[in-house]
Amino acid sequence: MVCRLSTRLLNISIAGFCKSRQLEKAEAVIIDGIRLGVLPDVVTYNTLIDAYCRFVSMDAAYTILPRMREAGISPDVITYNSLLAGATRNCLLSQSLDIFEEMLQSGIHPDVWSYNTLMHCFFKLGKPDEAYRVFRDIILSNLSPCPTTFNIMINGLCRNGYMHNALGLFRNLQRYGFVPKLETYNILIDGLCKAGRLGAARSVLKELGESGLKPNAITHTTVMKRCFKSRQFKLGLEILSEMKSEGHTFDGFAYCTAISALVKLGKINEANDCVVQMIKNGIVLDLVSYNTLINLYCKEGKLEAAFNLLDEIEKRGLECDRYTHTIIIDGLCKAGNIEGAQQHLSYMNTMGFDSNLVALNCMIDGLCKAGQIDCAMKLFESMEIKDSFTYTSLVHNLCRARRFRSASKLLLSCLKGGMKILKSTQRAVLDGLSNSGYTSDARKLKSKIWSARLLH
DNA sequence: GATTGGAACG
Repeated sequence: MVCRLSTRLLNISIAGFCKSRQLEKAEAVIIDGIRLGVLPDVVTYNTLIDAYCRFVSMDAAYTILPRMREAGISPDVITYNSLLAGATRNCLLSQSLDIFEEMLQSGIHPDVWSYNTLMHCFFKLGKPDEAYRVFRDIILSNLSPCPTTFNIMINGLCRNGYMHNALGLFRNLQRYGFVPKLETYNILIDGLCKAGRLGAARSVLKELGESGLKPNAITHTTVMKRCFKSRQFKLGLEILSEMKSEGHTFDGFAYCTAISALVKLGKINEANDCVVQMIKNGIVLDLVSYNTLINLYCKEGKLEAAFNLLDEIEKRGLECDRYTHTIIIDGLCKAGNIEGAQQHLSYMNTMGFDSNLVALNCMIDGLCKAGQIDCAMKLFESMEIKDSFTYTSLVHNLCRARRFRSASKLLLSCLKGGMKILKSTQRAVLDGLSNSGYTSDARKLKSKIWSARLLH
């Protein structure tokens, strides 16, 4: 009895250190415990596995398994659920499916948490049908679905373009007496916002208020972002000041939403004020926050400050992602440092981001603006995937360089690929051809544009 | 002892 009680205390202490990311201290507590004769149990190891998944890596989490076995403790359903959640959270989705398979083969029965996570994994993989099959299995089996099951389902439907079904499920559930929590409302509001249905989002927001729940920072951030996106800047700024005056928790998400919106509005001073407040409020910067700040510094031409933050990212043990690289490449291009941008591009490629379409588009645009259209064309030809930004940038700049026949060729392959291109850019190609004497080419292009439109 | 919701690039 004494020993079991001590193990419980040991686990509480370990959970505390794990929660605050102090894994070395958690490990030290285990060693001290063993020295005093207090042995870790399955809870101890599960807590550790969860923390390693969250804060270190999946590989680190896997190293706990042999340690457990050495101590004579078998993994249980929670062990597997933690690994499953870790892999899914880190988007290692095929690994998630393997873990689920391994769980079945070890004779451990998955519970509703396992199925919830599996469902989430299928949604992340863009396989809503498979996710729905899991959902149906949960309903039809003896496992009873929990509120999280419904939240994951509604969120997954929203993210996979099934807004209508998400809303339908929500209404059906309400009919059966399901009382939505704030999370559910936030999921729906975000889905509606991302689908561009600001009006519907507002009425769900109203429903939220009427249900007696109070919107939180997540709700406000979601709506604020949508306002900025649909160019309702005044309303967005109002929500921002409302959040401040009503004393809502202003967290990293809210600050980053506001800062990047202000940068896009060209309100650089206000954006910097926000940065000062964010730092003052003790927000610990994560990669997204660094990217947001680097973008701000690039937009105001403070490349040195941007590169200082790049160093800080490394010092903190974080890794730059495709956003960081794109922001830097675009920043260097806009500052007229094409050589630097090209250097960073090859560095990005060595880091495994060689199919970063947005960064390549920035580079193409930068090369064109610097008058190196042939370089841009070469890069274009080496690209496996192109989108309408790639084409628009090149066609536009080919026109400016009066190379209308090349522009015409690219314009056509763009439209044939089913991609849109600005009407004004199309006009520039047609006018350019006619005005420089290629009247029949212009006519042919015009009819080809028509037929391409008919086909798509 | 654990699963779900909001932020960043052209």
